[in-house]
Amino acid sequence: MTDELDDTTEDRELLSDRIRNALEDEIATGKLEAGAALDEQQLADRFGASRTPVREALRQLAANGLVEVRARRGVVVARMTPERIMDMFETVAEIEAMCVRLATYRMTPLERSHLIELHDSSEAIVKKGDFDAYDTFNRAFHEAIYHATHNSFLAEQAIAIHNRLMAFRRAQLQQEQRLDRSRVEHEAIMEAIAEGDGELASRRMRAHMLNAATALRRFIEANKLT
Amino acid sequence: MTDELDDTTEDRELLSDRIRNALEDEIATGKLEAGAALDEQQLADRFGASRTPVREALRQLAANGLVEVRARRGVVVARMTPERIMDMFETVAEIEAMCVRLATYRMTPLERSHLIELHDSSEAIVKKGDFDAYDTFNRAFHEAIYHATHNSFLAEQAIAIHNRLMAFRRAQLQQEQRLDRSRVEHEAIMEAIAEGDGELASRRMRAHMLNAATALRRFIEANKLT
DNA sequence: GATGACGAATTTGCATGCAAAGATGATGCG
DNA sequence: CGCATCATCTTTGCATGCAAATTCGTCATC
Repeated sequence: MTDELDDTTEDRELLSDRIRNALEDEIATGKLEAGAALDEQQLADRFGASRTPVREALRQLAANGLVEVRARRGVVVARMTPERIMDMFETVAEIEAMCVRLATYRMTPLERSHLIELHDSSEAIVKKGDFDAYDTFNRAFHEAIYHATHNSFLAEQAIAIHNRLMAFRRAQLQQEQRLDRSRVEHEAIMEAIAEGDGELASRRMRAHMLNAATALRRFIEANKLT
Repeated sequence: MTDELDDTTEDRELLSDRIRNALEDEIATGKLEAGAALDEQQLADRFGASRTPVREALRQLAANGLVEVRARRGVVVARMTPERIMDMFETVAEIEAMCVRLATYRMTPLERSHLIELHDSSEAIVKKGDFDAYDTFNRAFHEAIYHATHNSFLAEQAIAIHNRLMAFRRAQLQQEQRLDRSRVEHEAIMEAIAEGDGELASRRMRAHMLNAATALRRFIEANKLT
């Protein structure tokens, strides 16, 4: 079936952007797995478009590091070595730590109460063991912190990198217990924020992220997936 | 004159990549100033190509935030507000601080001696007051630190963000005295690295970068350039 | 003189076409 | 049976063409 994009909506958005978003999503969620070849004509057919907007979308994804263009030899979903994934996790951990430190010192009372509310809402999700809901919450939680840095450039960078790791995060979160531990770690971070101790919040955030990375590494080694 | 790209070289590289690199460079060095409209046909003529590779290049630049595509209304060089530039500087300062902390703990003796050598070489440059040479040195100095983190993903991110600020950094470095002060600050960072005190190196690096930002702000306010 | 409407001229977004590079696979040779 | 070679097929990279959207200039109106 062609034209799988929702073409009932006003097509104000550029076709190349819609294709980019769709591919971004499929890569992030793992629907398109690492190393998969992305044939231009095939994608064009699938989206009911010509190769031109598909190519533009692929170039944009390449600029963001989600796919790899091998000149004249096609485009593949960026293949990540375990080392690279760990490097990315460490980078995210450091950036998140940086963000929460800045956020602790700069957030407004309104932002603080919003974050508390968000955190409180996660209790029910953990109880239900709803992985998808927790994933959504987790994203909102971290983005709330990014924005509380009151540095929009930093927030954008953090979101971009966070997104690139999303595929792996989801796999990792499905591990048993991890949901529960994640919430406990969030709790500790919240306490540090409440006390206004940015350095402590920062260290706890780094530990939180590195715990997630460790959980993921175990998952990778157990399942032998890259 | 058309075809200003060097077409004597093997054209192994994609045309769209060559155009992207050329534009990237012109934006970074300020040759193309913020807000300038980028006409596709005009660029195509200038590079002796058709609009297709130009469009692909522009899309890639957009994905990196260097230009802004306004759907159906053309592409302009990303216009930066003074706030945004300061946000970028703060982000770079924090990332550099992070890098130097990690690098202090992880660099090999070889990397350390390379960095020392590099730093020593800057003395003569400062004495001559050679801004361009200092700019080149400065870039090498910071990149050496990025790589010494032994985290290639982080290094790539740092370089990418660093590059986006280059245009402004150059303007800032041309202020009197700044060259000298920059070297003194590097000296202090080197000392902390030599002592193996990553936290201290980190704080000094952050201060170093924020000093540069402050110098730039004064420059912007004095010259009313955005 | 400012403002708004309308038509021409650009300019963008996308489709299509074509040449060249790379992948594929059959054939011949060791 | 393995491997190199060559012809064929596929896919990419870029040019060109066309329709739709936007901008610009002109004119009429207030």
